[in-house]
Amino acid sequence: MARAAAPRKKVRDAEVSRTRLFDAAAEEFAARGFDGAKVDRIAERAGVNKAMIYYHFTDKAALYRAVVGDMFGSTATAMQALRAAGATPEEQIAAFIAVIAREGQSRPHFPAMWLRELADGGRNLGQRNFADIFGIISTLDGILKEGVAAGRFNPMPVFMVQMGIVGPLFMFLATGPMRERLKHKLPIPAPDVPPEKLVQYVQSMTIGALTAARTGNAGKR
Amino acid sequence: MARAAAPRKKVRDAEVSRTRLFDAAAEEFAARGFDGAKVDRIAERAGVNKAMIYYHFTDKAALYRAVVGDMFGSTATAMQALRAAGATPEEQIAAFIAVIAREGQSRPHFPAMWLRELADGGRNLGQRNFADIFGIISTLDGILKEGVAAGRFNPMPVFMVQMGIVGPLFMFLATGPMRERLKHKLPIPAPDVPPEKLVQYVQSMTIGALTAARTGNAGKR
DNA sequence: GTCTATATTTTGATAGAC
DNA sequence: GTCTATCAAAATATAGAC
Repeated sequence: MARAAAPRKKVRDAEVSRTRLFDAAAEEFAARGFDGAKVDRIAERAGVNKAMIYYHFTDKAALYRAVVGDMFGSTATAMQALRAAGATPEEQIAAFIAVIAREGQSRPHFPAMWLRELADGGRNLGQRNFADIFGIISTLDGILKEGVAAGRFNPMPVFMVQMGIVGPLFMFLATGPMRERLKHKLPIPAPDVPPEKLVQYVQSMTIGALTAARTGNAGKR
Repeated sequence: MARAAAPRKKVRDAEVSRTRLFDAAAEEFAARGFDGAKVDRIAERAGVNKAMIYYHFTDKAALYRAVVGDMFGSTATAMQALRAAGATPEEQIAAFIAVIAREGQSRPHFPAMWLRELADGGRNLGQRNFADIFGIISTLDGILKEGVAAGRFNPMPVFMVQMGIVGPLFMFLATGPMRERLKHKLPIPAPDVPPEKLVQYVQSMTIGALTAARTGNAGKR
């Protein structure tokens, strides 16, 4: 599979250029948002000529969609293996949270881009993206319903629970660089938080709220 | 205090123009972000001539800072009245959450702008803003320490707890318009969530995680 | 596939009349 | 204080050579 020997000059391999552009774009979009991201800067970060963006991806918007599509597609796919039979609702919720966290960590641009996309009201999302997102929400919805049916969870609106999971997870992950940068000038010590600890906290929060004794209903079950 | 009678032509009153610009800017910045916001659109929304932006506020960046400063300043101020003596740590946490939620609701642009600012790594924030933010975090830190000292809370990193509060609250509030827009094309019903219910959920989540039985420590106290 | 040079559009900002 | 007209600086996108 070796390429023609002695590649002259700047023959680099399209695959490499495309990947480098994609990665650079993900970073840039995450750090600056769609409008703040500059095509020139993406090319520079990638070490690839600017014109290549238009060659490999139609334009800036298409490049953005490629990055977003990858994020949601990957997460939606990861969700499919989740509803394993035999797991308790609590275990399923914990697994759901772990998957989201894992996706957010494996794609460092994911958290920040998602914060922005939410603030944007999903203006840049396409049908496909919404389908993926709905798939994720539906997975959570199924788990919640199962928990309620089993008498273990309080009934709660899915979106609220979803925001209760993604909010802490992605806000914390997205602000990692910022906290690092501000570490020295803080009024209070900010210990490093290992990812597992964050995940545990969110699991504990979520399950705690879902199983808390209902007001006026305490100690019922 | 009445103004000179019969104001001719477009004499409108500087105060009014300034306020209209401020409000329009807040909306625009929240919906599009700093780079996505266009000066022309702000002026148009405000129904005020574009040049007035530069007359009343130095430039786009200063206008942005004015809006951001107002958000954090107001919240930081509201926090000061919080550490009332006699309240249990749980009650104080609940009050802290209620204040954040109230601020986020009274300024509809706050949640989205804050999501963006976090994704930006605080690039647009000034000393003053950081001071306000640190003040808020310190308030929370004090409550947590008090709870730990009283043997009621598990020790947890402030920032993690803070993100666990602001994340769900602001993500849910910021996506209100989006959820409303998508309501009809959802695969699952999305019931309206009254603000109090959201606040209760976040309170329950947070206190649940802070008071959960420690791993390997269950049932201790 | 890659690069240079350039066209085009958008947009933040200001001068100057009223 | 307000408005019109306009400038200058980005920034996206493409033509065309190699």
